[in-house]
Amino acid sequence: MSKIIMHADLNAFFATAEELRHPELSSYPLAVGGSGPRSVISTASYLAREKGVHSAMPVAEARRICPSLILLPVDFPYYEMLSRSFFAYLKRFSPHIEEASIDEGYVDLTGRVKGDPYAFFSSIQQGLLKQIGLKCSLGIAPTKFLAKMASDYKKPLGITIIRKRDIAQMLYPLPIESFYGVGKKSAARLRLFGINTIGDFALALKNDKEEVKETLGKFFYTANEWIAGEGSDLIDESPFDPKSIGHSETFPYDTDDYLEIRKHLLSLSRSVAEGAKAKKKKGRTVSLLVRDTHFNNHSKSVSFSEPTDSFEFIYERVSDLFDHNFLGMTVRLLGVTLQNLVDPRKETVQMSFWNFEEYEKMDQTKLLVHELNRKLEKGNLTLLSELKKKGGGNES
DNA sequence: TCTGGGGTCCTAGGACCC
DNA sequence: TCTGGGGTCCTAGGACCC
Repeated sequence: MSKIIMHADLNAFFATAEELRHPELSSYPLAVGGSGPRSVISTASYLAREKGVHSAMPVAEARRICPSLILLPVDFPYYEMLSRSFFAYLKRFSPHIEEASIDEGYVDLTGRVKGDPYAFFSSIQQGLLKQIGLKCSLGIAPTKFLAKMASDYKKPLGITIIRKRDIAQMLYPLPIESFYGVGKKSAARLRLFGINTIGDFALALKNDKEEVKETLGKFFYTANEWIAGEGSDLIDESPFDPKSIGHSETFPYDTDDYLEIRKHLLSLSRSVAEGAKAKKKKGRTVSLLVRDTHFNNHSKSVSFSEPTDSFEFIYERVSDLFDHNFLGMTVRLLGVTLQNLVDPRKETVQMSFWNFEEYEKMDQTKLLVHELNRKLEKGNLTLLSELKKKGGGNES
């Protein structure tokens, strides 16, 4: 039996969030974004979109084409608070929810649609607007991919149902870049093969076109299932568990000033370490991203056996990486990321073999313990006796 | 007009181990 | 003497999404 998956997508979320607390501004074109010389628009209200303002557009250009634009700074904590209300609201209709991002989620409504479907979905949409003040587009379909495509079909305040038998009629005429997962680069390449619409794409997938397979890699097979209506309908209800924690910053002007660069590495490292501590994560890899004057990215990373959330350690690692690889370079952006994250609370499972507090005091032994832990994880339990021989091992 | 910042996932080569 | 193949980890880069 096919499921009923609903994709709910908040319309112009950040901009709407600002209009909610500044109702007097809602009759003006409004956008949320940075204020620096190199900032871009994060979200534009629909009034601003009518003037041509859109996401990722440089603020300078937005101001040029829409001089009356009201630009507000991004207030992430506020949007997160509203986002929590949004998901709490959705949970009233089903406990099976996947939070896909801050402003969109999948809901498994199988067996929960009461009465006339359109009236039912409309009441979900209207309830959100009346109770929280947020506008959303709803897409309803048997798979997550189709539901996502459906919610994109009409904005704002759209309600679109795509059944399997509607795929050709509804999706095939759409331009290739509206296919979720096909971005600018892939779209340009596909157009070279004469693939301009989702319909062209579907045909190429079905015919196993070799050049398309080469262009898309693994995604070829995923896309083939998606467009046939055989994509995943599984809701991932697990809470957000980050796989990396990073911060990056674009300089207002490109610089080769070493002290300036060091200062930024310091503050980025501090932010990353604080982020890791807040999320109770430690990482085994630190990476440095440098964007040069020509907008080319260069990354260098280093891994180590003991996970860290130490600001000093992260700062030393990225400083070394910079000194050894990019000394003298003029940079546009610097980024610091902690990856290979482990949850320190889970890390301590093996520690229960020993009295860990004792080891914390002894640096040398601490390193040994961690090295052994890593080996023990791989199943070589005989190492336990090795540790005892070297002394300091307390069974508990 | 000159292009943010937070992420995820994929690819591909090389090292290393068995 | 010449030469396997699988698995995992590390590293760099790139596409994509919100």
